[in-house]
Amino acid sequence: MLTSADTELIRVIADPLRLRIVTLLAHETLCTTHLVAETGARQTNLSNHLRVLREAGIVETEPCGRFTYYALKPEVIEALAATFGELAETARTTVETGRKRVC
Amino acid sequence: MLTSADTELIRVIADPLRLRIVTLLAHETLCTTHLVAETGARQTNLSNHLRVLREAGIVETEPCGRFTYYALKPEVIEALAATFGELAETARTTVETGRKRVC
DNA sequence: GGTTCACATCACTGGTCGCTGATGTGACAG
DNA sequence: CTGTCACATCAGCGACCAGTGATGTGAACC
Repeated sequence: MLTSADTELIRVIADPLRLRIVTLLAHETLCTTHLVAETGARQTNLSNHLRVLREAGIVETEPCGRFTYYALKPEVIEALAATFGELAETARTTVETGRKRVC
Repeated sequence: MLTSADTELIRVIADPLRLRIVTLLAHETLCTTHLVAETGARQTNLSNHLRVLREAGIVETEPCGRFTYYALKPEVIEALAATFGELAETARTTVETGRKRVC
């Protein structure tokens, strides 16, 4: 079942730049410098978005000297995929059985 | 692969009231009156949100006399679930193989 | 035709959010 | 220890958005 917590999680991902970051991190663990180079966004802006992703528990950080590596947490995305999967399945059976509330 | 179109789709769902509507419609096809009763939101507000969902192609309408039935389109949610599934799988292998770009 | 009901659209506004420049901090190099 | 680099934080401003009341529309009932 979807909760309000899921809303917040989805809201965090539902941003062009953040989705871009998430996609990049899904393929490769990167540090901020790389993300600046890849996205072309300002460092401050990226730092703000990374903060949001961190606080939402979507990514985790690993300091390495002056650098900070950002890694995507697969279980969060997996949980999201599962949630939407269940929702899709429910919707599918609703449509196929023509479940409808009368007015 | 995630595109900017997906961003818009996710953004539309990433709203408390709209996610509530989507969840309700996943279980049962309803018309606006039911949604007003279920959510407690104003009719105008709901109509606005339903418009957004309709324009995003997430729901479809079926007029029935004075009433308008709203039904969730399962294929949209399925596509979303599949997209996140692929993303999660990519992230999983990235973490397990320790794929990381050097600074 | 007039009324009521279900629903959509419009126009406005208050609050919020995103981007930015400035600045702080901690780590390495020399 | 001084400068530089990587990154975080802060404060402020402008743009956008969400909710609302007013209003439009079209269908049913009398």
